Parts: sequence; C-alpha cells; structure tokens
Amino acid sequence: MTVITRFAPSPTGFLHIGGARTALFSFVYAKRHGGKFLLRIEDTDRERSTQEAVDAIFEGMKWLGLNSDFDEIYQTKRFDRYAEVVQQMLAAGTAYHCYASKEELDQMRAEQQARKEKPRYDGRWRPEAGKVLPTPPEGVKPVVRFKNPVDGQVVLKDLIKGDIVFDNKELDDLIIARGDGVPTYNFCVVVDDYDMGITHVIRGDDHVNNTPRQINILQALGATLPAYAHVSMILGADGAKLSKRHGALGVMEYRAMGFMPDALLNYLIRLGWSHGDQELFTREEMFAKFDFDHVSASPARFDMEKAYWVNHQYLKSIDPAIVAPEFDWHLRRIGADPAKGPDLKAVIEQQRERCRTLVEMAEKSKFLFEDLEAYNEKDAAKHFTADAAVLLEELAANLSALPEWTAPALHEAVNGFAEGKGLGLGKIAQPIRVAVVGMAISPPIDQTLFLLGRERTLARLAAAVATIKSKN
RNA sequence: GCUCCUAUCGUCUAGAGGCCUAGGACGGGGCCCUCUCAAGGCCUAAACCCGGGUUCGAAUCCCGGUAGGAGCGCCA
Repeated sequence: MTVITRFAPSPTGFLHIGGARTALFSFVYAKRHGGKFLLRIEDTDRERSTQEAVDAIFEGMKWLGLNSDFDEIYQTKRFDRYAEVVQQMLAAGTAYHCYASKEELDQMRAEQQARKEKPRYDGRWRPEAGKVLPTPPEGVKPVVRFKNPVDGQVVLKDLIKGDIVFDNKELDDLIIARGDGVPTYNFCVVVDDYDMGITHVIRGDDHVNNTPRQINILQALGATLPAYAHVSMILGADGAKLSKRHGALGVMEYRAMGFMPDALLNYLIRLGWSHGDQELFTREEMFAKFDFDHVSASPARFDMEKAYWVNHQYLKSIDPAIVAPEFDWHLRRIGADPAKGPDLKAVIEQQRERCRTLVEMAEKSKFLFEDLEAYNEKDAAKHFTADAAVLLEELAANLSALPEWTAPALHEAVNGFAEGKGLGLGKIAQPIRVAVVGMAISPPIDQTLFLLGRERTLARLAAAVATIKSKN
C-alpha cells in the first residue's frame, strides 16, 4: 500500500507556523514511506475563502520546499462529486432531508444549554421505523443530514494519542449539505480523503472531535478507514494560543526575519517530535527518521531563541551556495546591491559564525555592498584618536604597496605593522574596522580587508584619517 | 454544562516498572580562549502537577483531583 498524505488548509489567511508543522509532518511521513503528498484547498466556505490566501499558502509551501506530488486540488471544483455521494446516501437511507430552520435550531440549542445539556440536533426530521415525520413546510429548501448510528461506540485509533473512544449517543446528525446544496466541511473531507486514497490523515488536534462522525460517514460509504494522527497545537512563548491578534505569524514572515527554510523546518519538526538527543536534522535525515511513535501529544510553545539557534547552526554548517540566494534576497531587501561587492559565498563563509539570522548577516555585511554613510558614534569616539590617525595613515601606505591583495598577505602586513610598533593587534585592528566598516564589528581584520578590496580599503582609510584630523 | 485531549528543568524534550543520584538541547550564570563581534571549550543552577492505589520496586501502570486546552455551526 502506497502511503498518501495530504495537507488541507482552508484559504482564510496565510500559512501559519502551526499549519506549516502539520504540513511538514504529513510531507515527511509520506517521504519516509516512499509515498505521496498532496495539497488540497478546502474552500467550500465561499464567504471567507480568498484568492490572496490561496496564493499565500502556495508561496509558503513553496518557500519551505513542501511540494505536492499532484496538481493542486480545490474542493469547489468537486461539487458534482459531492452531490453524487449525497444522492447515493439519500438513496441508501444513510442520510435524510431536514427542514428545520436556523431559527428553530438556534432556539433548540439555547434551550438545551439552559438545561445544561450538550447542544445537539434532536433528530426531529430523522426517519425512523414507525415514526411519523412532520409535513415539510412550503418553500423551504431542506438541508441533508447524516444519519449517525444511535448506539455503539466509535474507536479512533490515533497514531499520536492512542485509542480514543466515543459513544455514538454523544454524536448528533450533522449537516452534510446546506440548504443551497453546498456540501459542508465534515462531508467534503471524508469524500475527498476517500476518493484520493489518503492512507494517513494528519491534521491538527482540534479535529479530534470531528473524527468519530467522519469515521461513521466513511463506514456508511463502505470505505476502509485511513490511519489518523492528530497533532497538538503550537502555543506562543507565553503559553497562550496563537491567533492573528496574538503572535501568529505567516511562514513568510520567518523568511523576513532571516530564517533559512530548512532551519525553520528543523525547529518545527523538533517541536513535538524527538529522536533521542538529536537536535539537528538535514532534510534527508528527517525523511529517514520521522515517526509518530515519538511525537508528543501535548502542545508546545514556540521558542524564538531556540529557533534562532537552529538557524545559526544551519548557516554555519551548510554549503554557502545554498545560503547565497536567500542572502541575496535579504541584501536587496535592505537596499544593498549584491552586485556591488564580493562573491556572496565568500561573504557568507566569513560572516556566518557571528550571525544567527540572514537579517543580521545582511546588516553586518552591507558595508561591502554600499558606500559608507557614517561611523558608529560610540565606536568612532573610542577608536578614532589622534594616535590612530597617524597609525592608519602609515598602515595605508604599507597596504598600498602590497604586491598582492590576499588574506594571508594582509594578515602579514597588519600583524607585522602592529608588532613593529610594539602594539597589540587590537590597537590597530579596531581603528581599521571603524574606518572601513563604520563600526567595531566585522570578521577577522585580514578577511575584512580582503573582502572589501584594495581600492575601497585605501579610500576608506584615507577618508577616516581626514575625518579624524578635521576633528582635532 | 456535556464530550474529548494534555500534564518531566523558564522553554523543547529523553524516559515503554529497576539502567534515574531523572539525561540532552535552547536560554541563564561562571571560567578559559581572543584583534572586535562571534564561535568554541569547560563548569554550574534548574523539573517528574497533587493525592491515593498496583508492585519487592513507579517519572513510567490504574483511579481520583487540580490545572490548561479542544469541540459541541447550514465555519473549516
């Protein structure tokens, strides 16, 4: 049996972090078992679904590299099929028409709640042997309800939570088709999962309570049940539920914060899943090792600090060529022109040790790609002394005479210069930094000068000397 | 209210009855290294929600509390 999993978001907003994790679990599980993964857009709520949201979901999934093995599927394009199944069920007697109005239903629920009962449909239009149904009112388009079994139990064998038992008497007859004929969520999911041969339904655990009804519908259809895995949700750092109003961010915002997609995936997969003490996983390792036996059933908080740490580990260990395109994106984003500086891979190599995010990397590297606008005030005040000006001037002369502009040659020149003066390297390296970077933070000074290049280094040293002199 | 789920350091987690004096990681504190920022190395503080049971033995199994959460739509 080929494993087929799916991610089925409703397009009412961007792809958020919790959705991304469920998508990841589904994707990775399929890959792990040599199966397929599909993306299905659940857009039957035409009021709330938007094309922007659809685009945002695709964009997020694409950036994360969670690609579908099929063309995208929209539920709104499958209405004929749903209608067909509704007819089948009506004919088979596993579904029936209900003429109760919304007002009637609201009143029923209100009364039940007043009596401290669980609000549910009372079955007034449910056909039963020997029962006389009311006469359908004029001009009312009935909804279609599923005829849920009255007794017995439904056992949900959840891969994460274990067996969960529901009594059928807790379940009511849910609506599967609205008065206007548009089918509802619980029904579409079932038909889709059935038609598409989904073997493993992996979704948020807010769906646990829907599952017994879905299982009953599946059984009424004579389908074999898929396996279920209900993933707990992700909480904010404060332990509160993530919502649009409270800290929920779209996946693309993590890109803007400077995350590499695989790093975000790595952080996400460890949120809930574990493999012994291992923290870092390449994509391939995730595919090879992921399993539901080690997925936690309890909700987890999103810890930005740890996410940054994971991102940093990625930046430090992966091939700079993989980082380069994202780095390029970030440089442009802050107005720097990647073409106006050294090879990005070389910059990444030097900067990645000190940058947890690509935002930081871009900020700390922009001096290589644009003209220096100003010196950091504190750093200049500390390192731009009269003595420094003399040293910088002399060093600049030495550097301009250098036969080749390489890191080893620069290392030799700067260290030799400091030694010759009987100074610690810091005495000269720091003023140089401020002069060429604009601040006292950069890669090792030889690497910094090498990346900057001869022409710009000498120009910036001269400019710094002039600045210092004009001040004194 | 009813049904369902969950519960180990601040956070993510390891843990499948003895291997637990509860391990790892992030973050915190300290020391070392050092041209800056980092990185790295070493050390350190920090947890089994509570109460009963089962057992020779329980973080692990059972029951009951408590606390958090989800669901109870002609939303998904």
